[in-house]
Amino acid sequence: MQVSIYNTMSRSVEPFVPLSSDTVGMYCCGPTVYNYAHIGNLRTYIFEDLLHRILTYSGYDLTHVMNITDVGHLSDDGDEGEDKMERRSRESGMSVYDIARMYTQSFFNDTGSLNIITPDITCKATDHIQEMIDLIMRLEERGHTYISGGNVYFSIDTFPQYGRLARLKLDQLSSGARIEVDENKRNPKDFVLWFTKGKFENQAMKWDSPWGVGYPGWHLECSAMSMKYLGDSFDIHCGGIDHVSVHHTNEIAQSEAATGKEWVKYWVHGEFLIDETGKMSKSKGDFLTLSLLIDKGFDPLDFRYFCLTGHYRSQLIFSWASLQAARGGRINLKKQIQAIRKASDDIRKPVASNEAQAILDEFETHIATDLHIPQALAVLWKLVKDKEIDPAEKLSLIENMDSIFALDLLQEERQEDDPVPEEILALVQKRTEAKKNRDFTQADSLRDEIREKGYAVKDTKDGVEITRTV
RNA sequence: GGUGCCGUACCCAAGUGGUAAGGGACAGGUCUGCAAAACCUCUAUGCAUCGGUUCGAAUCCGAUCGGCACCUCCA
Repeated sequence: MQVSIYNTMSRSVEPFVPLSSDTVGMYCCGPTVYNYAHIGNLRTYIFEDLLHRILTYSGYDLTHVMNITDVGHLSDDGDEGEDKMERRSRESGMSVYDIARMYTQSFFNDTGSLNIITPDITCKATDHIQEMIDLIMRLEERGHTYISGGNVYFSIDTFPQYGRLARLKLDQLSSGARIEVDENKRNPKDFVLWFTKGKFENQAMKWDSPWGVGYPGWHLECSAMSMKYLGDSFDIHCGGIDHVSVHHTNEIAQSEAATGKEWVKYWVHGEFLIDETGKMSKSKGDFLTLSLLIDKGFDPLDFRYFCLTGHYRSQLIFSWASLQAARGGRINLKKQIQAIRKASDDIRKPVASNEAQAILDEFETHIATDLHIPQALAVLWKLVKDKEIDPAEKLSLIENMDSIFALDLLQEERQEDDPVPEEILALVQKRTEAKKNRDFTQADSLRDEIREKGYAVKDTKDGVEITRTV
């Protein structure tokens, strides 16, 4: 199975050819743990999970690395603002380390319930300060840095290819159009590698360094940690589309300036999930979390299914109605699959028929071609509805496909554990009596009464079925 | 101001030169005392608008209108 993927560097879909024949290294920008992840963040991790699964499915020995940013994020004003972790700490009264621990835990709860495979290596920025300092020293030796106003800066004028990924036209950028330019910078696009400015006297996170006590610049951690775990050059670097112009641009500059080698072969970026008002942003205040979806009665996999219906390089518009539609689709899909299990006595047979093989080929072509998941999902529906293929063969195909979709397609849907209250049972009993006496007016009014109390009654061959509606 | 992306049915959405995937919703049918469930069937001569290229355009080119993103921290 030949995988192809869109490379932001070339702005085209390229055949995936690993640097080394037997292993693939993939680094994904992880969460900043000063707050809950919103569902826009989670869309990106779902996309990366799909890529992870497709590479594994294709037989590659994958090493997937993700960072946890628990330090050094500035809230605004370029390199001037307050650290987000610090602010959160001040607001909540918790220590910065407790904040990080709490939101890291919450992040993995979310990704776990979305069936996102935890990366092989997850690494915290605060555990890799020494690696970052070492990287700055390498840059210093090669003449890419300067010290000004107490901070160590990277000088982009020493790196002629600066901005290649984002195709920046440096002379036409209006730096400072929206923010104040840091007067310590020689070039407005220079960025901080190490802060020592005693701006925040009570800064909780600070470390000793050859340039004084301080803390690292934001971009540094990804360069230092990815190279530690994956080497000076590796295959894939993922992240959100917003990282192209600043974060990844700066990462490339400092990494390649330090090693003199090409750092990453394939740059893969996921588009945003937006709502009617546009981009989701934590800084807007209120934002949508997975817990909120769950509180509203959705299954986390409803959201995963929703993400699967759009291509990762297109913006996806979130609304409650769309999520409801995804929920309906996912539940119907599972119902159909349950029927297939029944029809085959839950026995699986390997793909043998031409029809089944054709479906499998179609599926693999779609997933291998720049993550065409929506088409792959359509193939699954085609399989489920097919009238020719042996149900036992279908089951093994579904199981195979679910290794990518990860929608728990072969598991029973969770049942409500709450017992039906006595009051409802009594009403249902009364209705059954009324029906027996062919008093349908009475039976129907009882059904209405039960519905008003939040339960639906269904008459089936095997008796009455009661389900909760609220 | 600079740069890029997008506009497909009631909603979400795939499709990037060969005659519009898929899901949800809606409607009709079978079944049922009636419902529900299940099953079956149906829903864009049309892809923002206008013009152009082509045997052929949702797909390529140009213009216009509308939306979004990036150039600040951000998935």
